[in-house]
Amino acid sequence: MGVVRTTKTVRLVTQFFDTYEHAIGVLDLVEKFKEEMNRSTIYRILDRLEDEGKVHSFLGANGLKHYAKCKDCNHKEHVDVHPHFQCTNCGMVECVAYEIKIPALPDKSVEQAQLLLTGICANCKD
Amino acid sequence: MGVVRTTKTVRLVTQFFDTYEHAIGVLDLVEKFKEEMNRSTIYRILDRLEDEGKVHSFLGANGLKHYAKCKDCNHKEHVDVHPHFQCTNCGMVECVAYEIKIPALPDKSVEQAQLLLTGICANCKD
DNA sequence: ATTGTAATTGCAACTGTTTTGCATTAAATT
DNA sequence: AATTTAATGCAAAACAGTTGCAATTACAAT
Ligand SMILES: [Mn+2]
Ligand SMILES: [Mn+2]
Ligand SMILES: [Zn+2]
Ligand SMILES: [Zn+2]
Repeated sequence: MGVVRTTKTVRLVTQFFDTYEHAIGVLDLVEKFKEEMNRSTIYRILDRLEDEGKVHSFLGANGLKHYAKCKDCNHKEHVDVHPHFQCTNCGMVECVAYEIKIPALPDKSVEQAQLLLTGICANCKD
Repeated sequence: MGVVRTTKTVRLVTQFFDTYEHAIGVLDLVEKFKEEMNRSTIYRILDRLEDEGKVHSFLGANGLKHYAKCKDCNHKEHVDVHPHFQCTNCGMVECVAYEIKIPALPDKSVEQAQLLLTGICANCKD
């Protein structure tokens, strides 16, 4: 796999993330693109886009993988680490621009912190 | 289901949590008790103990459910909310006695915060 | 433009995890 | 001891994600 090919399906998923401002669960993506591509293709494309630093993933409250576009990441490193918010009413999931301060724990070296916030989103509050 | 029965299997799982100081993944529990009870029984007992406020659950880094005993919870509410730590080397998972400060987000009401810390545990550091 | 190549896809089968329906067992009440 | 019904075991189903392989297709070379 020396060259990387910009196939029709890769383009579709890329374009989706270009304009989508929230995060989306992998099953919703499978559903959304079920006419355009096979579900294994989606999983493979998401893996690839994540490797390339174009999207990042995290686990939602249900344990399902969610994806959102990255800001300044590349295939070397994901610098875009932040909490995520999930609305328990409408299911909306999004990235939160907020720096997680990793607490120091005695005798341990904490390398990563994953923070998932749940509650009611702006839309659902009214 | 008016009465609640203290069966042999419920007693076994309860006793396990009485003495186990860490958190444990559901599949490890299935494995550990595979001679004593059926898989579905474990899942049902864990649901029940969680309802009763005797154990609490959270998702590990792999998205799999983990369980640990509760301190001061009951069937009305789980007051025992805290971060968890998972060692990426040995897989050990434990509760972290540390108060999560829930960040206020504009236009949203954040009700819950789930924080998972990953890194190297005391045992694995030496 | 045509051809050669290998990266990518579709498909169907498979793996791993959790849930479910139902007949059977056994804990608690009488 | 008999009765009641909560809890269990089992096997099948549901669900999410992965894999092997043949067919397709992007794209570099000609
Ligand atoms: Mn994000
Ligand atoms: Mn805990
Ligand atoms: Zn909402
Ligand atoms: Zn360790």
